[in-house]
Amino acid sequence: MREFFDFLRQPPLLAAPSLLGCILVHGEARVRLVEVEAYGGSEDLGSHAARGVTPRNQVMFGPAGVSYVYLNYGMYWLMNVVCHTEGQPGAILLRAAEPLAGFGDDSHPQLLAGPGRLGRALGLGRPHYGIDLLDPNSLLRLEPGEPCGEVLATPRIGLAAGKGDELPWRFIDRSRERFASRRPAKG
DNA sequence: AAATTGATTCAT
DNA sequence: TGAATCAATTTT
Repeated sequence: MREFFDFLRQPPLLAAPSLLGCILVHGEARVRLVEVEAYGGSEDLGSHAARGVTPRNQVMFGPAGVSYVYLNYGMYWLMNVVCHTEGQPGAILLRAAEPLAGFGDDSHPQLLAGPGRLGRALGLGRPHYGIDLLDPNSLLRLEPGEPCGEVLATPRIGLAAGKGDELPWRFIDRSRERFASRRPAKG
């Protein structure tokens, strides 16, 4: 089962699209990943790991398949899946998902459309930092899903000019685009 | 377009 | 010890 996620040991650019269609489980909640972004190391100025290891980003330098959860803008817990090999930082930001089970009547297409919404709806927080997502016994874990179809690659959201804002490192499962976060402010 | 919100980080 | 930063959302 763990072998299924061997693709996470690749660089983030290769690992990220393979995560689309996989299932994220937290207790009773089950969601299918439909939108992710790849973040690299020192070569990626938009990455938390661009300036070396810190207490916050240290798990990005560790083994693949571990959760990297952090607080953004003082209110949103954002979740990443660590990828790449040990010592080579890499992470995949989970930006949107399709609710499958565990949300009762709150389940609607936009419930998990955006990394902040996803973290909030799943009840993520500091305790979820550094969890082995490939361990079937983990409360928070990944499970294989159906491979998704056509993948849409677009620029990442929220990065300043010159920090990799033009790189098409955001990947969306086109067949489930209605669950993805809305496009960057423009129209 | 602006307010919200607080941990992390970098500079004193 | 303090100011600037920030992978976002909601409300105007």
